[in-house]
Order: sequence, then structure tokens, then C-alpha cells
Amino acid sequence: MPARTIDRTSAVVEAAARLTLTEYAILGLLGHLTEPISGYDLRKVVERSVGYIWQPSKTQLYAVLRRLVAAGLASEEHVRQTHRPDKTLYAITPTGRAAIRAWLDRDEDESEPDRSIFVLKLFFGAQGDRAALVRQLVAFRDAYARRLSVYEAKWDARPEAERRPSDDFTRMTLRYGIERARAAVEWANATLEELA
Amino acid sequence: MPARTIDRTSAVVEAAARLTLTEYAILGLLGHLTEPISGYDLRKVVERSVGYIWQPSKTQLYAVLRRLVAAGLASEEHVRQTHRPDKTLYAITPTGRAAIRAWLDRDEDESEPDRSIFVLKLFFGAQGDRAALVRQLVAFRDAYARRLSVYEAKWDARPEAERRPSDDFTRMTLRYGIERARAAVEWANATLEELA
DNA sequence: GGATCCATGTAACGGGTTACATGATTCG
DNA sequence: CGAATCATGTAACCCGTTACATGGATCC
Repeated sequence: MPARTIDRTSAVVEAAARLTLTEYAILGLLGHLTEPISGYDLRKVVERSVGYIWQPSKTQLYAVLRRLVAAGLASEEHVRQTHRPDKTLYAITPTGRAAIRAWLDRDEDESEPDRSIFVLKLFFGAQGDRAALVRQLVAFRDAYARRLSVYEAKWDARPEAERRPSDDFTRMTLRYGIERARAAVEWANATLEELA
Repeated sequence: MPARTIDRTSAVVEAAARLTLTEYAILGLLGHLTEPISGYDLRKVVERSVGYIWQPSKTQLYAVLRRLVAAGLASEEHVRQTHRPDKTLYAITPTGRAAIRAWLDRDEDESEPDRSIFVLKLFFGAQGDRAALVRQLVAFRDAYARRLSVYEAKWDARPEAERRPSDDFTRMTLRYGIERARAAVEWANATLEELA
């Protein structure tokens, strides 16, 4: 938890207005899940779910979980294990739920740029070697094409009978990923032709 | 310049292999331009050109320029002014040119996720208020729609006769921005219907 | 019997953001 | 005559990344 929130004695939800994106994301995941989870397992969940939108480093994950507990937004439970390393399970608290709800309801004021290293490189293309750029453009396209097929595979993953309400939102974001990936692939192909 | 590059006595280009994205971007801009430029003006250039791909804070810009000079990748020239504050003009050096060329030619190994605060929020949509989400989705769509029209206006900006070789690359990246923005707007509209 | 899985950390480092500051000048 | 422009900076803060570490258990 950032130091600047320490002096906020009351109004925890308002203090929560100062969480990092990473903190909100992890807190949101805890709220998304139905059972307490270890940091280790949470990582895997991230990879399978929001990974394509956003991803924390391993170290960050553990650090954030502890911060959330310190802020009262999550609770922890230590579990002893005999044949495996001991672990700590984290769950969201009512305060935590209020915090994400407040975050979700709050309007964001700025729209971030679509950051991409490769596209930035392409912008400077005239200063470099054309063949190298083409090579990287191909890699760029292939990376998005791979993503695309991963997303599309997920699309039909869960059978309709087992769907939960939150799946609707998962699918919306999935569709976002699909549409944007598709746009990227098509653009890359068109640009490749232009470079040839 | 990061401290870790200090001990590299020779092979400046290789030391340059350790620059930040921000540093490469600014160096690339210096290489892109034909004349020395002040930090102040460079900011405006950023806003008008690569701004939608990537953008540094004001403070960063000035700091990076000084770092680039310290590394020998850029040169500076102090200009006294009578009716305006004095300024410093920066230009890329031959070493700097070699550095971006090396960067441009180098393959990137990782593909970053398509980070978006709002989409992350939508992923957690089930935990929040539906109306608030719809409101933000509209804002999201409108922001991209605005971008879209800005890009499209740029597309036909420069008359064909005055075009320079680097414009081809500018247009490629511009088209990327257009296609992705279009995809975002269409997705947002479809999702809005779904939420209604 | 070497690799991979489980499960979690520490330490160091640095880049980037936010807030604040300055002071003359030109525009409306 | 107040606001915006020009032009650059300092200070503080901290989030996030990278590298490194541990040690038993299971898999092939």
C-alpha cells in the first residue's frame, strides 16, 4: 500500500481510490474467484484469464497481495502442508469488495495510447534496414495470429450449461482481444505487401 | 543513462542496446527530424506524431535528452534569447544514428499485452454497477472515435508533392492506429448492444 | 538422477510520475 | 490585466522489473 494512504484513518474506500492498476487487478481477481487462492495459483489464473490485457511480474504479485492484506482489502490464511511447501491463501474482504466496486464505477479521465514497441520502430522505419523491419513485421503478425487462435479457442471453451454470469464479461473482453488481434493481423499483411 | 552502461568503455552501440524504450523513442525522433530542436518543441512534435503510440511526461523528456547527450548519442547547443527564455537545441550524433539503427534492426523477443484500463474493468464487470460500466463504455467508444477522426484527418494532410520517404512509414503507423481504433469502436458498439 | 513442479520470497535498482517552481512575454 | 506561451527544471516518491535463492516432491 502506498505510504500516502496511511494517514487516511477513515474512509477506506476513498483510500482505495489511490490503488495501483496492478492492485485493482489483483483485488478484482480475488473478487472474481469463489474460493481463497494462493499467490502461486493466482499467477496461473492470470495467465489464463486477464493475461492478454495485463500481467504482473511474479514478485509484484506476492508483494501486492501482502499490501492488500495490510490495507484490509484482502484476508490471508496460512495453510501448513506436509508434502508441499506451506502456502498462504488470500480472499477478498467486504472492504475489498467495496473498493473494486468504487473503482469500477469511477470514470477514468484519460485514455492511454496504444503502446507498441514494434509500431514505434516502424514509425522510424526510414532510419533502419528495410529487410530487418520486414522480418519483425512478420514476427509481429505471427504473434498476433497466435493470440488470435488462442482467443478463439477459448471462445467456445466452456459449455453453455455451465456458464456463470461473469462469463458474459469475460467473453466481451475476449471479443475485444479477438477484434483487435484480427485488425492487427490484417494491417500487418497489408503493410507487408506495401513494403514488398 | 543507466549506471550499468558506464563500465562499457568501447562498443557504444552495444551499450545502446540497453536504452529504454523512452530513450529510443526520443533518439528516434531526433533522427527523424532534420534540424536541432528544443525539448519544449520536441514535446509538441511528439503530440502530433507518435503521441498515440507512446508518450513521455514532460520531466522525462528533458531528463532523457540530457542522458542522451551524456552518452554521446545526441549533441546540445545552448541558444541565448533576448525576448524568450534561453533554450537548448538537441540533435542526433552519428553514434546516435548507429544506436537507433541497431535498435531498429534488432528483433524483439516478447510481445506485450494490449493493456487497457477500461477493458480490465469490463472483465470484472460482474462485480460492479452495470449502468456505470455502460457509461464508461460509451466514453471509451467516443474516445476512440475521436482518435479515429484525428487520424483520418492526418491521412490526407500533406499534399503528395511534398512527401518525404519517411512519410511512408508515418502512414503505415497511422493506418495501424486507424484500423485498431476502428476495431475498438465497432467492438464497443456491439458490446453496448449486448449490455442493453 | 536430472528436470520440473510447488510456493514464496529478498535485494537492488531505476525509470517514470506528480507536484511544485520560475519569470519574462505576448495575446485577447 | 489576467491567462496562456515560452522553456526548463528540482524533489520526492514508488511501482515494477531483474536477478538470485530455497528445498522438498514428483515425474520421466
